[in-house]
Amino acid sequence: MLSKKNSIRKASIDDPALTRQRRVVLDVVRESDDHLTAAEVFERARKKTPTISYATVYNSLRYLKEQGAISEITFGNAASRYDRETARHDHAICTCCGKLVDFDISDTMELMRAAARRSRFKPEGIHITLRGICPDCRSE
Amino acid sequence: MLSKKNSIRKASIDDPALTRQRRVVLDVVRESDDHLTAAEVFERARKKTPTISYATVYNSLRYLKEQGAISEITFGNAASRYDRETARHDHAICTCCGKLVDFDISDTMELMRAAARRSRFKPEGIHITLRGICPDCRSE
DNA sequence: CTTTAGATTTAGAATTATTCTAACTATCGT
DNA sequence: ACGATAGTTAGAATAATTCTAAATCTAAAG
Repeated sequence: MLSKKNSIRKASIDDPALTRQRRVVLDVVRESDDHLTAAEVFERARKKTPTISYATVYNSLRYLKEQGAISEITFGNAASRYDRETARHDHAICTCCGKLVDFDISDTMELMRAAARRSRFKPEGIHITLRGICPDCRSE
Repeated sequence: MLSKKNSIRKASIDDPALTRQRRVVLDVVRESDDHLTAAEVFERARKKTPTISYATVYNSLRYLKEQGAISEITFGNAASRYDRETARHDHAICTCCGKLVDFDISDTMELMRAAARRSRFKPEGIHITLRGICPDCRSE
């Protein structure tokens, strides 16, 4: 288990490259239950560090993603969203309201092998996207 | 089986809404083996109809997608690509060169049900994305 | 054959998301 | 403290896509 606070994979809390700005961006992503856009991260980061710039938010998000501390979700032509969950997982998107939720299909090894066989790619990762109607939209 | 030429799902060849420009855009997408961007479709459509505008290409692509005559693939933050294949299928993307290829996992019903169960969505469709190294990049 | 209404196309402006640039600042090792 | 390196800033630039308003086409009605 990771310690609850401040553990990120490669850049540890002691890594000098984890600057104040990057730390703030990381905290913002971690503090949110859902998947924020860069614009939302910028807004919230500004509350903590009013001088932070948009470019730094983007740079930090890229840096943190490369370090494996956060992950990026792109969907359709919409703005990227950033996710504190870095373990492999899947996404469902509501065709009615656009809501994006995480779920996890366990045991994707066989599926990945099947996909690799059919595409002739050397497999590195697999991701499942479900489109459908979310519970909220269904009950309206 | 669909007849080989000119069958699109809702807008048939006799549909007055399938204008000359839309027909040209449809032909361009159909004539390509791979997945063209809007810019590439525009370039090729211009060869057939030099006065066609960028906006019309986008409008036509949207229209044809809504009619179910073509499909749109979005991947990462890259430009959308358009695909003549409209049946359910999956995509593999090369993490080395970016190449995008189609493949098909048959029998996705059980997977879709499992995804629906875990996400609590009413399922409508499922899509699998494999990331990996394509045969060309592997042999270099 | 005109008129009209509605839909489509056009060219270019506008918008949105993201990246780039160049100057400035902070930090680290010596 | 000094210079090197890396990071931050503000704003410009870029890329993809959509919007706008005027012009054009089409089909139907008179």
